[in-house]
Amino acid sequence: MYPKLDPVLHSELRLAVISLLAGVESADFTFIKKQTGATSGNLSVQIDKLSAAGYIAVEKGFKGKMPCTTCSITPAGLEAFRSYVEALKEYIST
Amino acid sequence: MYPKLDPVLHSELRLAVISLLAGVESADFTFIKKQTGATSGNLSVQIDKLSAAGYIAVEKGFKGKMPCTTCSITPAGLEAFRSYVEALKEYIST
DNA sequence: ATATTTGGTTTATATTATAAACTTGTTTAT
DNA sequence: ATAAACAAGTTTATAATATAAACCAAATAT
Repeated sequence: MYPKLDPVLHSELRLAVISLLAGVESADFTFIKKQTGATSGNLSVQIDKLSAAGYIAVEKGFKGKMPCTTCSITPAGLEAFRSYVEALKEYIST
Repeated sequence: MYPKLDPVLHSELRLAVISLLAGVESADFTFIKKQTGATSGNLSVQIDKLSAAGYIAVEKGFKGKMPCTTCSITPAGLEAFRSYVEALKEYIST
């Protein structure tokens, strides 16, 4: 039967963000924006949601004098990503 | 980079329906409902959308005297499903 | 004959995604 | 030094989606 897909991850942009963060130690806002092609507004919102779910950690600092938001995946986020992928396989394995 | 995910298929229920239909010649409403665990209302709406996208064919007839809605995947639907899966792999392959 | 069930559809509501507008501060040009 | 343009986001508003609740018509069971 079809398992439930974690709604936090079943979103194109949030999935892209988690997928990206799963492969690196950390990435900052502008880098994620560039990689995903998202608009700032959308990215800001989706980062908040991932953060609220405890899937990513967000740190606000400065790079030089410019503000810089750095994100990294948490253990919970990694685990959620893994099980999302497992669940998804049930759907896409014909 | 992250390819665009077909929004018609990037929906838990629609994906389940397409996935199911991809594996059988046809299936009727009640069977799909049972397999997916969806409510009638939700399933009705999502079947409409898949049908409007040309991804499934819907035939309304009777089984005995009872109305019976039968669905089957179209070639376009199969193709869309395939490319959705391919696109998805870009996201979930760490 | 009336109540219940089947097989749905329609309508309403809650959630989500997206875009547009705004904020704060920094460079760069004048 | 001041103004214009830019960077890095956030907030707010709007559009799209998903879901659930209510409804309906016909068939079956009591």
